[in-house]
Amino acid sequence: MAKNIQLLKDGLKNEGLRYTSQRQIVWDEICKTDDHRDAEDIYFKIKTSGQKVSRATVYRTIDVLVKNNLVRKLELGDGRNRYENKLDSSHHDHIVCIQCGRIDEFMDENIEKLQDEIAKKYQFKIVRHIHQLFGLCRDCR
Amino acid sequence: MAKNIQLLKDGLKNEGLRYTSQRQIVWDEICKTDDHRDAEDIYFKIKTSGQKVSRATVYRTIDVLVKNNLVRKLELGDGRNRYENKLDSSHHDHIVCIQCGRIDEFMDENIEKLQDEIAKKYQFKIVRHIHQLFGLCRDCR
DNA sequence: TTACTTTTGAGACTCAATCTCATTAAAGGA
DNA sequence: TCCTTTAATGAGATTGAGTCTCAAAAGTAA
Repeated sequence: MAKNIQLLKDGLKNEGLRYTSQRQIVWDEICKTDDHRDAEDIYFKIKTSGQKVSRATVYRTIDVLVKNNLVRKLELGDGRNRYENKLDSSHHDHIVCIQCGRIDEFMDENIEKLQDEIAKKYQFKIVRHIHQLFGLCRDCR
Repeated sequence: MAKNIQLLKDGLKNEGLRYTSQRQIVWDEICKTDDHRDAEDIYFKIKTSGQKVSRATVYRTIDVLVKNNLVRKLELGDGRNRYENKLDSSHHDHIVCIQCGRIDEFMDENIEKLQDEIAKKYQFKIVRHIHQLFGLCRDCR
C-alpha cells in the first residue's frame, strides 16, 4: 500500500498538484478492488466507511487520477462512467454481459496491430480507443 | 423515398406498432443525411422546419427505429448518443477526431473474425460491439 | 508565521433523457 | 362510415450523472 501512496504523490507532483488526504482516500478506495465501479459507487463506499470526502471532490479526484494515468475510465454507454485502477494491469479491452453485468477483460495483439494499420490508412494519430463486446456470458446464454 | 416509407411501415408492423405521421417525420429527417447526429439535433431540425413533433416523441421514435434496426445508435462517451440511418450502409465502426469531431467509418474483416474468436474463448454470445478509435485526424494532428 | 495559491464542501445548477397523464388518433371490426 | 379499443402523442415535470460556484480550509514556500 505504501507503493500506492508514492504513486499518487508522484503523479500529483508531476502535474504540480497538491497531495491531500481526500485524494489519498479516493485513490485508496479505487485500489481496493479490481471492479469496474462508477463514481457514485466509489463515493458511497467512502461515505459509508465513515470518511468524509464530498461528492464534488470524489468526481474531481477521479478526473485527476484518470488524467495522470493511475485510473482508467470505462464508457459502457449506459450513462455512467466506470473506473478501474491501473495498478498492475496492462492494456486490455472489455467483454460485457448485458444480462448479469459481468465484465471480463481481453487483449489481442493482432487486433491492436490491425487498429494501427487502420489509423495509418485514415491518417489519424490515435490517442485512445474503445473496444467492447456486448453479449451473454456462459451463465446467461 | 417511397422505399423508406415502406421500410418504416414494415418495421412498425413487425413489432405490432402503429404507423404515424410523427414517426414518418422523424425517420425522414434521419434519412436525409449520413451524419452522426444526436437526438437534440434531429429534434431541432424538425422543429425549425416547421413540423410539429414533440421532443418526447422524437426520443421515443428514435428508440423504436433503433430497436427495429433502421437506425444505429452510436455511443461516443461524451454524454450524447448519436444516430445514423442504416439505409444502405453495411456494418462499420468509427474513427473519431477528438479535435474537430470528424467521424470516419472503417470496417475490417480480420478484426471481426478475431472478435468472434475472443467471444468463443470467453464463452460469450455476442449481440453487439463497440469499436472506436479516438485521435487526431490528418487536418488536426 | 505570513502570504499566497490550491483544494474542498455544500448545494445550486446543467443537460440529456425519461416519465406522467390527459388528450388525440390509428386500426380493425360492425 | 362510424365505433370501440388501444397505442401514440404533447407539454411539462422529473430524473440522474456530472459540473459549477464561492466562501472557507488547508497545502506550500519564503
